[in-house]
Amino acid sequence: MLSLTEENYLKAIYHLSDGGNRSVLTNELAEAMNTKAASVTDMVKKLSAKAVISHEKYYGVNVTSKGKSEALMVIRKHRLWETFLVQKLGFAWDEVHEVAEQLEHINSARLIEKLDEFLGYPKVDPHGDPIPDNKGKLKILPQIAIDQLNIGYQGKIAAVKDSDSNLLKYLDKIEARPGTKIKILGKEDYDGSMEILIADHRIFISKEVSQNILVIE
Amino acid sequence: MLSLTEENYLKAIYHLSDGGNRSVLTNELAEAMNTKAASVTDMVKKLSAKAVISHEKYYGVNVTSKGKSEALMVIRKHRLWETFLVQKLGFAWDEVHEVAEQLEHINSARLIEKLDEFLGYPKVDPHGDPIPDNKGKLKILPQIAIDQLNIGYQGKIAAVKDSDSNLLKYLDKIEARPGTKIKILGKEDYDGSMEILIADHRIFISKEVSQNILVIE
DNA sequence: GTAAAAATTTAGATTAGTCTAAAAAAATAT
DNA sequence: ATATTTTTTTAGACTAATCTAAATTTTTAC
Ligand SMILES: [Mn+2]
Ligand SMILES: [Mn+2]
Ligand SMILES: [Mn+2]
Ligand SMILES: [Mn+2]
Repeated sequence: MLSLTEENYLKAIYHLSDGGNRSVLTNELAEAMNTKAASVTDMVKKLSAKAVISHEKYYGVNVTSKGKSEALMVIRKHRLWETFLVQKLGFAWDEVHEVAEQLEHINSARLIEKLDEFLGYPKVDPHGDPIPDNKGKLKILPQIAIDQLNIGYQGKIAAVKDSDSNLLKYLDKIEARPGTKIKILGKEDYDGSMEILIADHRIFISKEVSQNILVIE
Repeated sequence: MLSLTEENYLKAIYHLSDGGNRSVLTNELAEAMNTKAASVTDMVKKLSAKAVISHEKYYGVNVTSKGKSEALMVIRKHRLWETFLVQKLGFAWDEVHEVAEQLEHINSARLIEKLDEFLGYPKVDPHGDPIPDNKGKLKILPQIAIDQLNIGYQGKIAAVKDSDSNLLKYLDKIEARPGTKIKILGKEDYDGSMEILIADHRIFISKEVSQNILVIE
């Protein structure tokens, strides 16, 4: 049984480690959690004692398989709640993250199963991020940001990075949402900006924006 | 801004004081909160400092008007969430309390307004308890338990006491739900047990049960 | 291959919420 | 009107989560 704070640390470790693929250093975790390195060291000891991470002193932490599935449960709850807020309560997709940060810690297996059912077993959240199943399995979709692609590419938006609320507002304005058709019309070598065809209108976007729009493959 | 624990204490004080009509003693609060009197004294100091209660040493606490409206906001959230769980997620009415105890502490004015709208602005929760409005006003319905009434009374169930999950299961089985028609057919002086007509079938109930079924007036 | 710099851990404090044991105040019983 | 009992408060201690400052370890730079 993890405390709310421990769940937040574990989730951050899971994300920073790319789902358990690399170790996470004390300072990056401190930065991500908005705490000090000393606090991280303390918490790392607690999480190690609970066997959700392993810690090699001075060399960072790794999530264990137990930790991975506990992290995925929190992420499952987060994404199901975000889906609920957008689809049922009419929240905009840039308004859901803060609330989901709270709701993800509500402890009731029955609640999450019922919520999942109520939402029709969604596969992805409003930002296109995959929702782990009730066994803690996450289907990782091979995604690539469009700044990596060239003129002529066409496909459908799979997901957008959901880190920043202002970015999400902008993406919504230009209709860059999961499921929307997108085609790369031009690409400026100098600054990486792009001209794209999106939902049947042409617009220019900066490289910064193009790094946040993901397509399949 | 109150912490989760402070909200729980304040809500308990509000309920124990019958909505602010009498003072609450340290020991009853300790009993209700499953803590020790010493812990209550500490918390009472914090809540006094935040001006949601007033405390006269050795003579108990009273909720201030600020405290009353903060308590009502927590109760509003609790009852809206209970309504959501029953009406939208298909929970039984005896399964919602624990989860609502957690959900009532989610902090988002927008969430509660949207939830209220989504539920169609319900006036009462699944147990018939009134839901405070978004201004913190509670419409107190004049209710009376049927053990106080006599043979021949007929009316509709307004609410049931929601304290015990097993009681709720039993009430559900005999169809004693808010809105159901009820008539008192007989009453035994010896033990206070009753024969009632409920949803068109006759049953016998003990005095203990009759004290938990409320009608208007 | 040392010395300086950077990262990490430890030491010692602080705050919220809790406890037990002891002291103080109020209620009650003779 | 005292003495006893009950209730409440205070004193001192504990855990979780945090901090600052100091010590330690690793990394980097010459
Ligand atoms: Mn998301
Ligand atoms: Mn309840
Ligand atoms: Mn609560
Ligand atoms: Mn209720």
